[in-house]
Amino acid sequence: MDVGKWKSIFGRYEAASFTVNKRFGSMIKEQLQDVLTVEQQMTLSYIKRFGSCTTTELAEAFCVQKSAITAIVTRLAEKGYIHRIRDEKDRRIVYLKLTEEGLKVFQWGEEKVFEVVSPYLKTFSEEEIETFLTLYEKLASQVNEE
Amino acid sequence: MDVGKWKSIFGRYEAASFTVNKRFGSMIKEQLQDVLTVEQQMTLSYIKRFGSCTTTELAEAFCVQKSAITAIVTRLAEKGYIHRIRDEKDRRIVYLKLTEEGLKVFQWGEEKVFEVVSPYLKTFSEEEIETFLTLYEKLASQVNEE
DNA sequence: TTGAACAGTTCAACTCTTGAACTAGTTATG
DNA sequence: CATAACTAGTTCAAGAGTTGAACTGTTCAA
Repeated sequence: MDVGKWKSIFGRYEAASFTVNKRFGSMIKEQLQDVLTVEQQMTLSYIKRFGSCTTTELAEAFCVQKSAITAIVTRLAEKGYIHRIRDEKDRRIVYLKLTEEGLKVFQWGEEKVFEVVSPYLKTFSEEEIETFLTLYEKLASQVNEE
Repeated sequence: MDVGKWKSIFGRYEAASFTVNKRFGSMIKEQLQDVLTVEQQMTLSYIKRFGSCTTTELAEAFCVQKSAITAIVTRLAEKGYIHRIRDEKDRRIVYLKLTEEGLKVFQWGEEKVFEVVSPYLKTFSEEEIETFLTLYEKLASQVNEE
């Protein structure tokens, strides 16, 4: 494929991802109301998935500085959704865990996100969605190999 | 398909888009250095595509309030990348256009974004990329029908 | 034992965002 | 025609997210 062809493919990708990200982002934000921000919901989601995690892990997963995570976690802790637990053996490490309230709020938020996204996924056939996800996951795994 | 199946598909979509967005976002931000933010680059891109546009159009396309656009445009105008031109007939309307400098900076930024994204797109076969883009564009067009 | 490395936090500065209040201009209705 | 309703855009205060530098406290290896 020549350079012009790749530029055209890049342009199509850019346009599609712009639209999907902006629209979904805005609809999700609206659904989460003033309870959680999108970043806060993703933070709860990450902690939930791994049971517990550290600031450093979150910073790497979210591709931001650790101080950005500290800020988000502090706000979630103030709302009572996260516990900070120091490791007894290595006292530098702080484990982040969801509180019971945090788990409830996460599940509520996750349902809201599902309600936004799933109607659009459902417009695809089972075969289309499988093909799309397989390719999207391939892209994700390529991008993940830093 | 039952609810559990949809939840699983939703989870896969959520995970893939999280990874791709965070990783690409961070790499693009790094490439744009201190010259432009990602939002500023997207703003220049939108104006470039339509030749000129208004605050209201940008706000709709970006799914944000008009005041958010005013802030971004003000910063871009201060850097000399955008002109504000009042409509002679309806003097409420302000057209936003790229300056020569703005066009140059946009093209530089676009090339940087291309350099980040295209190596990953190139790991796919021509058929895969066509299939993926067709489905992604279908999703974008569904999401766009507000 | 001491110096390097690591985990996490604090802080100032910046961008982006909202929502309310505002200016200024246009349109529609009685 | 007058005026009320609407429209385009801006300003402002407040808050979230982000960076990068400086910091605390802890661990580990030479």
